[in-house]
Amino acid sequence: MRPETKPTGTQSIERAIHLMKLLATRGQFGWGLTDLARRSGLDKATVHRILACMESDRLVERDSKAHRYFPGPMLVELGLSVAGYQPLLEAGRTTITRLAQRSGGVGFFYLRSGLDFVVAGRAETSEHRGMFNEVGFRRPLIMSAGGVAILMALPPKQRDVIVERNLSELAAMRIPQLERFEQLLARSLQLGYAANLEDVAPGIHSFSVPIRDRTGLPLGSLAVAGEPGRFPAGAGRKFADLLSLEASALGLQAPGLSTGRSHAAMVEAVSAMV
Amino acid sequence: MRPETKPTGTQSIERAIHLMKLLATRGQFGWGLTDLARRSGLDKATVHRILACMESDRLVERDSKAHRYFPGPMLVELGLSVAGYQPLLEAGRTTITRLAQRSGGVGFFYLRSGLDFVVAGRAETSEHRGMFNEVGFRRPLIMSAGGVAILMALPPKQRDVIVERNLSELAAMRIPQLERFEQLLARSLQLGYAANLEDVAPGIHSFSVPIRDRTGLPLGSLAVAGEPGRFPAGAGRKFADLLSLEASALGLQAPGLSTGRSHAAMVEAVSAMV
DNA sequence: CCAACCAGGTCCACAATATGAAACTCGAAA
DNA sequence: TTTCGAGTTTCATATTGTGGACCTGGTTGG
Repeated sequence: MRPETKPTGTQSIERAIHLMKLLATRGQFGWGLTDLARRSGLDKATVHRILACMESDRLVERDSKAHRYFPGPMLVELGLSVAGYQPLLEAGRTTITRLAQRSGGVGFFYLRSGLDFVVAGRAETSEHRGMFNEVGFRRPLIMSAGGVAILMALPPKQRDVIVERNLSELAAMRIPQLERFEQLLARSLQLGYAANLEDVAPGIHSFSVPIRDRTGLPLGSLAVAGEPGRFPAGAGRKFADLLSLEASALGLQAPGLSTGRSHAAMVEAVSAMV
Repeated sequence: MRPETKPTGTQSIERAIHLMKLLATRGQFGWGLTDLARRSGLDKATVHRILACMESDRLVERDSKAHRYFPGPMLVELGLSVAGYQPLLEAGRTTITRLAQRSGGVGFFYLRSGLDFVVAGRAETSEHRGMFNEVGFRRPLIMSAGGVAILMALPPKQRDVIVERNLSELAAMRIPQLERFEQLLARSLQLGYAANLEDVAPGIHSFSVPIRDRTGLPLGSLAVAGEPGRFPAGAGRKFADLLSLEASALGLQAPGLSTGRSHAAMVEAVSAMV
């Protein structure tokens, strides 16, 4: 079909994963079949077949009345099995709750996920409108202060590659005014902390710093956001310092590659079920 | 190859999902390639190819030194997008922490996942050995008091089907002494609460009750476990009452099918990215 | 030290599987 | 009624996924 692509031997699985990631970008709001097909570049029939398969395993949920597809509960159940993440998530949420209270804005806890960030926690003291950044949402790193904070903590070379790929992805998605994101990044690099001054959405400022693991690499970020009145550009340094303090404490929670207890004891006990 | 099976058009995706679920059963302890191949009934080459694909998307992590495969962080990131589960998980964990303190044993919070249960939370006041029930572990429902509590809350007809399938799966896994699980179920049904009296592992008693959602169906269960001295059979009723109280409060947290805010407002804002 | 063994990983000819164009159904809007 | 757009099903086709055979490298024990 496409002569340019080299066969990997796992085309359909790659497609399934890609669809799953698309579904997750908008969690609770779901997708229609046609939208998914358009966005993924796949045929409607193919998308339908793959989703049906994943639905039977509860990886996908479907509102058959409204013809909408959602990420399914099996994802949560599988996620629980990933060693070391639960304490980090809990600690992150506690932290942003505190940050929201102290700052009077909305606190965000992001995780890095490849070229994207994922909202891992959101805490607010009162209802905030106009901030469509729900837990679980996934976006290219360059699209928010939280993502830019992560970019800033990466080796410059790697950062440039990611920025490039982020921008071309956004271009493919027909997102307008990509300059504002470059501006957000440039300003942040200069200041030493991520500062979004209405670059992402009108009427919203936010500040963010990376959470570094023991190796110094960013595993995520913390951010506070709110209206420019309460979060003026001039207060950025103050918020960044507050965030940094919390972030360095969180970095110690970073999960490594699964090394729970000694294997020997375990493998004996659990593998009892050959 | 297998003339008996009807082609579904998603063979490889089903296989990938099956492997993912296997990986999750033992989270932090991982699997070797050959073990996975044996357990899944697939060829080594096939397993290897599928795992490599999932690894590139961080659905699978691999310790290339020790030749072990683990569930990857992408699962957590995707799981965050499932609407409504985070509050439930948090509430469940809070609850079992309290239960562990009051009972002096280990508190468990289980979620139902099809024919299996998944450990969603574990709380203990001191180190307990011999309980290989880590967060994320997945097992057939009939294999623990927590699972049996869920079975008890299902319509009898459905329950029988699941028990049947659980037992045949365990038989295929060469688990010995399946009678003890049937005994666990029978005793529990009679008592009205799940009571594991060394049926699962020597030296361990546990009691459990289901968490019911608004429709009365079980979404999971709560359990306390410990040595027979502190958890004698005669105290079962007392613990069951304590658990029931907590379980009914938790049931109100049950997530429904994603209905966050009104679609209209959202689709406009988020779908800005066609 | 070498041989035997086992586990992980790679290759490639083959055909079963996944594909997508087209056709169909259903509801809502014109 | 017709039109449109969405979801769903079908089916001929060749691309993709398969698994047997073959490497590679580490460990055991003769």
